[in-house]
Amino acid sequence: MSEAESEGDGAGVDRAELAIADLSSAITLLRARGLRVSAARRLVLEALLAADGPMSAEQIAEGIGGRVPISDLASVYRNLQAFEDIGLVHHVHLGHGPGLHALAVCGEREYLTCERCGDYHPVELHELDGVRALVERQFGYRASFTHFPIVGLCASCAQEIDAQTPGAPG
Amino acid sequence: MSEAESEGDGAGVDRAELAIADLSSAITLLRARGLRVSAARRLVLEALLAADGPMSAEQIAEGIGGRVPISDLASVYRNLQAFEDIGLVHHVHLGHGPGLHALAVCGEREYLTCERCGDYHPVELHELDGVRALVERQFGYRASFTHFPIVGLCASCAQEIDAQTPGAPG
DNA sequence: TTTTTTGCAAAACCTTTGCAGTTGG
DNA sequence: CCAACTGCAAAGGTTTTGCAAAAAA
Repeated sequence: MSEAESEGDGAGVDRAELAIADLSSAITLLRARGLRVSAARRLVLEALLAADGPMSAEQIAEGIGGRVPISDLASVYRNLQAFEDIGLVHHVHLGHGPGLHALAVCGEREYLTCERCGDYHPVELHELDGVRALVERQFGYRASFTHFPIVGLCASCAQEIDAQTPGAPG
Repeated sequence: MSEAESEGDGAGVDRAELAIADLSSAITLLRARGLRVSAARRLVLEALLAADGPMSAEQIAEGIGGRVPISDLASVYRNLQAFEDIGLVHHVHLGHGPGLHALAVCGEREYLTCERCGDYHPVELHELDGVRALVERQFGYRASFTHFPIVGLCASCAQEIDAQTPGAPG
């Protein structure tokens, strides 16, 4: 990946409403919304908490890093949906593969992806406030880049393409 | 849909390299690239030319407006892929449904979609140049909104939500 | 005990692929 | 004539759904 990965394990949270950065806070939220706390759900949450980026349902179901499969794929999908319904989780589409899921509120990111090298670059929400303001001023849309990323050429790929192309670069 | 649909049937084209706004130009391009001109391909092109927006492969295969099915779905997909390979067609993902295809070069658009009402709003490429410049200055990315749209709340949905919410609107 | 949640299996959905027959150049 | 293209059928990958058994409250 790229830079922009400075805070390690949730040390710099400032805008989170509830700061759901640990299992027990997430579980409290589940109970508050009338959802039961099953082993499968706990394991999904643990996987998301341990991950350093958004995960596919399959990655979650298989368990990261060679753990035993933690629950059935269908149940993972059902639980991710339930978690999205209460705002605990959200998902992003970074290309043509499966959707990728992450805990919301704490650690929510927006994304830029490179259509050439496939790399993606997560940024903090406020980093796109300028872009958001411009879009709103121009079109009246209140944009969010949490579900679909900003797709384009990253700096190094753009440079490589400019080097290959005889015409005008910028 | 919304506004921004001012030019009816290709009357205001100015930046197209080849102006592929009619069947014969498209067919000329096919021949130039060594592709054969079959009945199925002609019908796909006709459907795209007749459409007032990007179409799903299924819509193309079934024929718009109650026409008889114009060709097999698999062939439509194969042809759309072939057309993309030569730059005649491109596709956009406006949500969770199937990809939507449109003729490129003449009439290429970028999109803003509303995550609440599902409406989408096509804009001319140059209308997003300001946003593109800002993104490039800030992140070094050369962004394009032709494949994934800018997702957000459209003006009227944002207004409705502000009206319902007791807190600060914006 | 009652309702929710699970695992398994099957299906739905969008898209791609294999193959033998047809067609365009 | 030969290579490219077609329709059909089958499979691919991702996500959803039905249902009886299991588990949470």
